[in-house]
Amino acid sequence: MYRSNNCGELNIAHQGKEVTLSGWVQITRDFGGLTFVDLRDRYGITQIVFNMTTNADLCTQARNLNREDVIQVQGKVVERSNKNLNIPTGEIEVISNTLQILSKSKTPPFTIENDTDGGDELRMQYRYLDLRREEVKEKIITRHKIGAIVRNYLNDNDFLDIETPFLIKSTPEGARDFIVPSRFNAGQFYALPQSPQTFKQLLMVSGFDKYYQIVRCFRDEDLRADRQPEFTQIDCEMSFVDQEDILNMFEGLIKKVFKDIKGIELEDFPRMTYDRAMELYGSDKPDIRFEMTFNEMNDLVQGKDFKIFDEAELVIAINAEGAASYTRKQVDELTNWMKRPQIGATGLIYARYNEDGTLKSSVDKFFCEEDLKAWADRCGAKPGDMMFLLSGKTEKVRKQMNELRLEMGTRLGLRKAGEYKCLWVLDFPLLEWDEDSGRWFAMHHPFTSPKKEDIRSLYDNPGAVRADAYDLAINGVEVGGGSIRIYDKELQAKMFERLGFSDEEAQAQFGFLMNAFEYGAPPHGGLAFGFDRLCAVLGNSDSIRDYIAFPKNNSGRDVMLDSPSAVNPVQLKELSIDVKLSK
RNA sequence: GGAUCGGUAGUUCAGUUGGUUAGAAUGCCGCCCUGUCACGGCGGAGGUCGCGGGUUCGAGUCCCGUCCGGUCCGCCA
Repeated sequence: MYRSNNCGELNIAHQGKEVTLSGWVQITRDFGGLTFVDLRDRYGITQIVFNMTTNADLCTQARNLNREDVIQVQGKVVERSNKNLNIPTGEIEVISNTLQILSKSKTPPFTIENDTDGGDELRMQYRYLDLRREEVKEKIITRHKIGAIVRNYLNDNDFLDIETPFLIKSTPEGARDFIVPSRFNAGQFYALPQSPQTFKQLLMVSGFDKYYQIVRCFRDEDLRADRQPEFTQIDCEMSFVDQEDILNMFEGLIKKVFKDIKGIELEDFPRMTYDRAMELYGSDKPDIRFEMTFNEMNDLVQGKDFKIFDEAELVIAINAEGAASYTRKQVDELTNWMKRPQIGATGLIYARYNEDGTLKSSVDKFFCEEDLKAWADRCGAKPGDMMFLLSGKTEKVRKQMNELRLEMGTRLGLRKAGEYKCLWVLDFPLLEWDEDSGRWFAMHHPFTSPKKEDIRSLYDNPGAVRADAYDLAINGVEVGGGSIRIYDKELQAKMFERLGFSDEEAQAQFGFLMNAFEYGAPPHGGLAFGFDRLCAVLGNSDSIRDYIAFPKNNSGRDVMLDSPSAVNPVQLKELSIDVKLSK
């Protein structure tokens, strides 16, 4: 027997008990005649004591232990003379009368502590050591708990967990596929799924009217702190439902997760159309923990001989409450921040509402105090506030103002960690125009149903067609999205046509789905949550990597495995593949 | 594809207009210590300043290139 108890569960009630413990040496504290060893496992830390006068050999062995050695000890639980109330086991210690080293450890390259001295790269290279650290371990455990809650909720609501294949077919729409060569079929490739989208729709045709899967998805696109090449979705689909049914079902799921994990009872999620979100926030995933919404200013600012505004398609302002104290230097710094190529603003105009009630702007040459007062009324600005204005093409200005709003929200401390605001964004456009290829693309995916009342615009005004598509944003993070699907073969064919597919192409790519729709397809729809993101949002973390046991770096590399890597020429030959790198 | 920040001891970092033998903390090693829990005290070892080239009497420091890592834009149906 390696252990009678774990290292986190013994307390004063176990006094006098003979126990066997196994674990890792967190640290030894050597006093010559007395040595303490902190023994750690997944559950906690228990202090082991070795005494030179009672057992000199054993104590000498204990003094020579290294950090992270794996040992086993046997001894009696006793009450400590000096208690440490900072840890659950701090009232007791184990006086050991054996010491067995199960496995020696080299000195680890960084300290196994919450406040580690290791940098990111090193920790990723030795991820198995990083995972021993309390805060990292807790995140992985939290992920497990969230997954369990999700499964229980969906199981209780009659959802079936059904697996779908990973080796599927490459499709031209959407993200780049990871492709896998087939040995049996020279020159042909499988693709790894970007999501199980078509399979879950086929399962609806099969009659499994509620499906879910916590499933890995793969996208060969550039990475971010919140994007990995392989990531996990909570993928769901339901039959005989409308949008309202789906929103209610999954709002319930998110509420359940927050209640069980954070002890927070979320209020009913507000809803906002995509168009409104763009007008007020310039984003389809606004952070509504704070207001600072956009105010359209065209009517107030145009026709005053200020060329920049006069020529602009849209002029918008936000009001940063309490920011009047911003110095010239701070405003300049903010302006430069907005001018970075990533944001690309050509300038930033401000109007300060001073505490004494006077107004001062960076465009005083064109606007009198009365004008500025009208601005303040429009924006709801009070003395002590600062307004910021941007102008230009609508789409670009909104995007830039979104960045500024979020930045000011952060600087003014309005994006509070521990506060959670969920928002359903509804009625996304069905299609978006792509300049480069000169055609329409599905904003969500080609299986998304247009709104009934908008279908007739599919040809004369495609950009105005709204979809029965919805996203869930929490604190400005898109944690999930979905749609009501097309289940009519004719409409699906029309959709492919609108996207520029010929009948032959549509048949070749998605014939299996359209054929299925000929055999009695139920109305259906669904949604998928980004599981990694959901975990990260719950943990107030910007990076999903923290919640993935073995994540990849910014370049899609696993620095621990040093993958991807070249493969053996014999393997390539079996696959009939010649590798010739082009620049 | 692009922008930007970084790479100096095992580790995290400092390093002045370019100028003596490149420092600190922590970790590591040795000795001492019977109540610590960030134990303490004394001593010690530890460096191709990412790599290549250039400017200079002299480069960790300036310039060019390159590799690696972080963040972001494009991209992510």
